[in-house]
Order: sequence, then structure tokens, then C-alpha cells
Amino acid sequence: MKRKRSYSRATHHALSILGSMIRIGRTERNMTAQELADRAGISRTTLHNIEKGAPGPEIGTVFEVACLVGVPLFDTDNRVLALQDARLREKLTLMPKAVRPVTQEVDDDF
Amino acid sequence: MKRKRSYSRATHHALSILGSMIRIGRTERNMTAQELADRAGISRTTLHNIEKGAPGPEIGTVFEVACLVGVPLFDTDNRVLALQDARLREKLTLMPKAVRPVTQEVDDDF
DNA sequence: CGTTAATGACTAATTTAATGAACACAATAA
DNA sequence: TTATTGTGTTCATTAAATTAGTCATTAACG
Repeated sequence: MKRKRSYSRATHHALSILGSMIRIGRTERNMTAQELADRAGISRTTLHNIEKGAPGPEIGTVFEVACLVGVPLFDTDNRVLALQDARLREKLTLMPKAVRPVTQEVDDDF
Repeated sequence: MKRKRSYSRATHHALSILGSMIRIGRTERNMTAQELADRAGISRTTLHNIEKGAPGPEIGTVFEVACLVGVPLFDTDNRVLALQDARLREKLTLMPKAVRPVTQEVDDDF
């Protein structure tokens, strides 16, 4: 089963940006790749892929690394983040739980 | 070797937020989970994990899905994204290519 | 300039995510 | 209500990421 995926330009750019920001953050904090990898609990190889902007790594580890070097993901402040999260989840409860496909309304008497 | 990872609260929140935003975006566009999964070239199960805010999915697929439902990653506009990317990469060339460990400057004659 | 460590690029072995199918349940439309 | 479809979840299989290791190259700094 081939899993070979393709990604849009926007996705590639976003990945590249995030990777660059992480590397810049790490460098600014004078951390070696090994140090940061150890802190994040990942291998130097994986960190290298993350900084390169590879699409493969798990999003959880990437976000964790970003946090470690001070790259703001959605908001720098943790409390704001929690608030935003709660608000979004609340909004979700008010939305339809299931999306019905648009009924084609067959109109074959023309 | 068990890999059992742990993630900071900030990471969990960011994941949860992104997942919620994706689900909201999908619902607002009246897309079923299957539709979006098909467009992104992933399974419905994986999409479900993404919307749930699971740390496991690949960052590339998450970003791709986010783009498909109009969730702004760093900037909505693709051109701005490209510009930002180029600027960051340029900044990187001006930064030290390697981080040297802080020389402890042993000061044992006290 | 020379030393030394960081980084980049591979490898093979292990661990994990992605998948598709299955099922129960919820929610919508007729 | 009844029928139909979307969603949440689990599970075995398969494909891919992660890992540790080594090596060559590069860059920092005395």
C-alpha cells in the first residue's frame, strides 16, 4: 500500500517557517542540537528533520520542541492558550455534531 | 525500548486548539469527515485523531488538512508565507552555523 | 592556523503511526 | 417513527518514522 503523499505549497512553506523558527530559537539560546534533542526526548536525527521542515515528524514532538525554544505556536501565554482552547471547544458544542451531505434535490422535470 | 513520551501543557493546548479549529473549519464548510479525509489523502481515522488533538499524526498531514479547511497556519496569504519563509532562511544564513558549548572557564584558584 | 566539537548525511534495527474494516451509536431527513 | 448517514472507537496489518550508530565535513574559537 503506497502512502506517498503530496503537500501543497502553503504546507511546505509553513513547515519550512516553523523549522527555521525553531532553529533560530535554538541558536539564540545557545543550545546544541544534541542538547535540545535530549530535552525534548528525541534523537538528534529527528530534530534535524524538524528544523529542515520535513513533513514526517509527529506534530506533538514538533510542538514540544517549539515550546522548548520559545517559538509561539498560537499564543505565547499559556493561560491565553487554555482560554482559547476552552472557548473553541465550547463553540464546538454549539455546532452541528454531524454534517449531512447536501441533498441533491433531484430536479429532473425540466 | 519504550518510547512513551510526555508533552507539556502548552503543547497539549496548542494541539487541541488546532484540532478544534480544523473541525470548526470543516463543519463551517459543510464537509463530512470522509470528504475532507479523501481530499487530504488520509483515512477518516487519522482525520479523527487530528481533530481530537492527538500528538501522533505527522505534522505535514495536519498542516495540509488545516490548509484545506482554511485554518491560517502562520499567515493566510500564500505569498506572505513565502516571503516570511525566505526572510527566515536569509536570517539563518547570517546566524552561527554551529553552537559551541559554553566553555566553563574553570576558576579553581579561589 | 590548528584543534575540537557541531552538524549533515547515511545505515540498519526497532517502534510507531496510518490504514481499512468493523461495530455501536447519534443525528438528521422523510 | 423509520431509514439513512455521520461519527466515535477498536483492532490487525502494513508502511513509515524513530533511533543509535558511524563517518565526513564544517565551523567556532583559542
